[in-house]
Amino acid sequence: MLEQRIQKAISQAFAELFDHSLSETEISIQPTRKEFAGTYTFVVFPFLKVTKGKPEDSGNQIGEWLAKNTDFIKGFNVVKGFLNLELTDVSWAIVLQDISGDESYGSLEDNGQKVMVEFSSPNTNKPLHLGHLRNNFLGDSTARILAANGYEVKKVNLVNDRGVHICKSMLAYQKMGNGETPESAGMKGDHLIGRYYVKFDQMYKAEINALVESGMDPELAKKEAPSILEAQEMLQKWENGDKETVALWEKMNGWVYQGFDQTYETMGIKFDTMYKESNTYLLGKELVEEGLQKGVFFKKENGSVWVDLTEEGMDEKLVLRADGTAVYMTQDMGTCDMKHKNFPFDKSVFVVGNEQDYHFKVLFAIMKKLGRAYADGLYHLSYGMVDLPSGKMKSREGTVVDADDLLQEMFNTAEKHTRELGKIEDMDDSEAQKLYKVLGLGALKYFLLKVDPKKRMLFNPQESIEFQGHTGPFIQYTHARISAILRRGKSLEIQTSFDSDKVGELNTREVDLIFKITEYPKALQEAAKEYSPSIMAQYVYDLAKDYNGFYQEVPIFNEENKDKLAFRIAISNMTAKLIKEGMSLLGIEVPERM
RNA sequence: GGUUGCAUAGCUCAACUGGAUAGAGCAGCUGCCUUCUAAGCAGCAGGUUCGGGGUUCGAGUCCCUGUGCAAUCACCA
Repeated sequence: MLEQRIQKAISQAFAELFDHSLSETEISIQPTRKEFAGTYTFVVFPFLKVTKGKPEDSGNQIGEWLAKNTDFIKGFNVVKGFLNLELTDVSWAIVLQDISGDESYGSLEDNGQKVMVEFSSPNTNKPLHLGHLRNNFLGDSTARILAANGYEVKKVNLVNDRGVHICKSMLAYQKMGNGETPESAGMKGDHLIGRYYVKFDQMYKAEINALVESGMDPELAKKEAPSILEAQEMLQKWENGDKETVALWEKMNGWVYQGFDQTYETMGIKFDTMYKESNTYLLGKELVEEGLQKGVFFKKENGSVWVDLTEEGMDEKLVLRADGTAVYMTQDMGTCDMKHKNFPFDKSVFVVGNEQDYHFKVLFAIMKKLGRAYADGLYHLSYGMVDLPSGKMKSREGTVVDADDLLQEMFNTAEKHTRELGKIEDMDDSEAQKLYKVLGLGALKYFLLKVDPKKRMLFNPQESIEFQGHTGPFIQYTHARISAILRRGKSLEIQTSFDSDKVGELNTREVDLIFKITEYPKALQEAAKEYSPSIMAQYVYDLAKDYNGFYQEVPIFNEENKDKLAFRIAISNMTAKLIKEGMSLLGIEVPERM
């Protein structure tokens, strides 16, 4: 748009002034710092070899050429080697007009590529906690951002529903459950099972202590405690299809799924496909065979199978145990193939914490060695841990922040703030309840998504329930505010189209806002390229901030010029649309009133 | 110990990928609601970008080095 036109013009300027051809992509244009006049800045330093002049002189030369030979440059100034360009008011009005007329502004056309996004991936032995929330929100938002960039997206959840850790809670329930059910306990199924997982741990710890006191080595005690042996035995039974064990497993997992479904529903998160590890854990053994045949893997004396990745700068890694059973890596290799078979993706994203960086590095290297063409499209969206002010979350020390509790707290806080402000007293109850959810969830999602995924972050409970400043509700508020303007504009039957030649001189707030609006597609593409919802989060905040500045300084309905009035309504309308769209990419709804 | 990542205002985070005097929010202080929603706006104050070298017109950003923190290095997942 404007930026491309400037690049093109500068390229022409170089051709005419310096007899030098510059491709438009070489010419980088950046936003002008706000202490200088102008919107776009061209840095001339890199081209002094070509211009053969001083930075100031070259800048002036180019500026003068642009002012003379284009119709959209109002003025320019050169500070050191920075050429700051001011565009005419009319060109801004035309830009807004074009964008407003473009129904699909902001979303990109189908690019014909498929991408799979795997996230959430909970264990069925405890409820979701704060760490899962960051994972879920990131995965969901990334999927939405990729879809808006033209990908066909499939969201999948690979549930870890089997293994020794699952048997632990089963065992504890078998011993101490007394037929308790979620109904009888008045508790969500996932929380009930989580309780038995804790009970197992207590029992296990007590046994270890007893063994150590009777003189056993602590390390040995951990392996010899009766309950861990029983759990392992139970896993054997499960793998052999023992009816009673499988029935118990199905019953308890069923409860957990019901609990999870409720939490996902509350969070507004859906999946296209649910994979269960109980169906995938045997996958990958054929790949081990394939790897041996291709000479990618090798067998050690005891029969275990390994891959040598020293050439890739990594170690040797086990891919199959000596007893022929699968390890995590075996399974993940198989899952890659299965996913690609089910949905022939160009990219496959794994939203998994950064403690598994090495695992995925190895996995991707193996898939490449096995000659999988899709291996280059595998991407580990590695995110940092969420810390509490008290330090790391530890389930054993009870410092874990439970997802359901936190969500409920957010809803309560939203209700409290809203009641205090007393702006929606005429709203009916179900509508009000809906609003509290939208605000509470918006605050929480925004809080977790505004930080660069790669970085570890601190979750401060006091700050998370703050609804002012750089928060979701601030942005939601801006949307509600604009909605009020648009409602009034509609009731006054203000015309919606304007003549760009007649809007006259613009306020800098208006220029800033339109400029920001033109930056939306860039933010959207950047967010997809970096797999980073935080880029979108930051953009929407900046947009809302700019609108509030405009709102404060420019009274909309006091305007007598009909075209300018329509122009301001159009700015408002466009801003609201992009706030709504941008927030929806974060999985956050925006209200019409609040 | 090896590997990987991180270190920016009192606190939580940005900084368009090497550009100008490093920006926001929170916390603190000042103003602004008889005119479109004050969950807002405007202003003040707050910085040796962990230390030390280097690369160049220019470094928070790239390279080397030291320090501190985290993750990982299982025939666990």
